[in-house]
Amino acid sequence: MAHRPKLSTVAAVAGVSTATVSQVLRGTGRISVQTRDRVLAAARQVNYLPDGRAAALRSGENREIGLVLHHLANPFNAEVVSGVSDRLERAGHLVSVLDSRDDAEREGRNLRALIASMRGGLIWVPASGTDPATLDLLVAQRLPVVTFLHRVAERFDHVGLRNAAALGRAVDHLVELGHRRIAFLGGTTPRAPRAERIAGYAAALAAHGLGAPLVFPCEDSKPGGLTAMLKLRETHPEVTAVVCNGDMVALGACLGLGRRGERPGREVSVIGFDDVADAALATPALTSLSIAPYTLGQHLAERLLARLSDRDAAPVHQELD
Amino acid sequence: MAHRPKLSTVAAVAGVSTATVSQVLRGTGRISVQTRDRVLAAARQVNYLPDGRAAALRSGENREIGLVLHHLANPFNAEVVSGVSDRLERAGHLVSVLDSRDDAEREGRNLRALIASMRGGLIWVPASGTDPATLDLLVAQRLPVVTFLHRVAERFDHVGLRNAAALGRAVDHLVELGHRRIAFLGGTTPRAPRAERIAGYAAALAAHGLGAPLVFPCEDSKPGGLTAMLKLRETHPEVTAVVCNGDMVALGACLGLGRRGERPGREVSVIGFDDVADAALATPALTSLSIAPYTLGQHLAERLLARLSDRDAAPVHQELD
DNA sequence: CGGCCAAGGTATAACGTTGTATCTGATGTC
DNA sequence: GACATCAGATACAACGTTATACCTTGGCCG
Repeated sequence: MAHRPKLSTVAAVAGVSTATVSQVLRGTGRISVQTRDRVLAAARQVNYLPDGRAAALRSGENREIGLVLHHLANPFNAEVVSGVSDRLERAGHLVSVLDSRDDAEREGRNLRALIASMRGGLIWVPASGTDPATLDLLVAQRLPVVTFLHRVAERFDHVGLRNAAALGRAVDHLVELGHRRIAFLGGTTPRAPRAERIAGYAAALAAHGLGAPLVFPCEDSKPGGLTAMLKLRETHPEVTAVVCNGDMVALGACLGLGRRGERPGREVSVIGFDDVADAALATPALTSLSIAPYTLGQHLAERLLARLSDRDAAPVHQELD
Repeated sequence: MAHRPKLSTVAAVAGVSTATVSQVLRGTGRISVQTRDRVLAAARQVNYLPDGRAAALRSGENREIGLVLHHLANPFNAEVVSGVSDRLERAGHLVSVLDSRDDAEREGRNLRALIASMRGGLIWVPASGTDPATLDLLVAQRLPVVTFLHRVAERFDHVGLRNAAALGRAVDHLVELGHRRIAFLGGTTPRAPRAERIAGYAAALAAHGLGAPLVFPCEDSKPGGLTAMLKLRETHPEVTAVVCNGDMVALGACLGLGRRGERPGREVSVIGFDDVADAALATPALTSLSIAPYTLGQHLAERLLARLSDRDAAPVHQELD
């Protein structure tokens, strides 16, 4: 046997027709126990596994879900992926993950490839400069899409975070602790989530009568946060607290303080975002706005499942705290 | 148009046969410039994208690669994924990532699903207790497979790390610095890579006449490393250096020292493994055995490409430093 | 002017599966 | 014993592509 076993291989071994084999394996139709057992034995003997794409082509079903995100290396996202996969696998789907690494071109390639390989649905964290033509494609293919974090089109389902409100609460908390000069650290792109966070931050400052917002853009990573914090201490020593665009930045900022011989919570208070698992391990523990990424992933999955079961429902936009 | 556009849709719009459309889109056969342009225009107009599985079914080609790994949340692995994808995408393949989260059952499900959806090849970091039946399946489907880190079968291509040698070097380094009591931190499972590392560690100890190895098993994560280090300081205060099973453990160990008011490099020297990006950011910088994960990923991709271009070559086993 | 040859296009049969319609006996009923 | 019934199996046509063999033309040459 030089080739991959197929339905006809099993049929030949069991001495029945391919139709019978198919019915046995799918559990449909009427087959006697004897032939059923013969077929199953034959299938096991040749290690048969069906060719999913032929099956999908014929039956029109599609159990493959694509998950495209902008930055896989961020542990927050990895957790989201876990949540999504667990839920969707439980529903009998296969989730495959693509990382566009915040590159619109790569993202376009990924999405096109996903459509071409006929995924049944898509969960998507859009990158910064998503190509509008790509959107048209998605629409034309009538692919069920759930966007996450960054809303790019009204007609797709969307799950977002209440960024503004969350940042407001963070600032409130710091003000309660007596801080007056509070900076915002992180982000470079003009993407919606960051803009919302900054807006919430600025609004809360205004509500407390604390003057102009102070935004330090930097890459959303530990090195980014580290450098930004060093610069902040140089240029604005009066700042006693920072809120960060993500836990990566926050952890970087803490490292930056450490490098200056200072400690988070003493010279400068640091508040993170996203609740990456090791935030709690920093010493002292990093205050973080808790967003459980795993649960979030499950929410995303639920949304997609709902869409799959009713493709004509109106788009649902959901905001989580 | 209520449905996804197909070849016949384009053909109807352009007023030609489906065969012609296919030839135009694939660039094969002989077609006049006029019809070619008409077809291309029609395709763009209806936002046509081919159904890859029908195409693959007919042509026998397969440009989809599966990447199954045991732990996606580890940034080291995320970097490897980047390297693999970049190289394979450049070669015109689509890489989709599945995370088995070190669960043999989930891994089996993932692999079965991948075969069913007819991936053209597989890069695989096996989990701890891989089911032997799964191996038979892979073999029976004649799927090109490259295993990574953990070798499970002679007949698959494999890329590994010279774990023993690397750990030996780490111990040598510490001995040169004057350390006499050196412990090994990390890992719980009896997987091959860890066993090799421990062997290398023990051998180097013996070579320097430094007595019995001291192995502290723990989960390969920051919390794991943290707890293990705390326990180590309790029970074996004489230890002045540790080598770790991974940078996650190493970073955790450093945090553990920090929590005791001690500092890595002062009370206890810590050496990591894997070179996760933020290892360099710890203060003081964590000494780490440098393994460039991105490059490693590219190596993996090359190996698979080689296998794809010659499916009958003898299995290649490769060990990298 | 008949025959031939490209160039340009199309009809058709696959690829491996599944859903439906159909066939074949055996059994039961009157 | 004729006929309906039904379980159990099969034949066949799709699904959307692609590769191949096959038609049409029109132009060119002898």
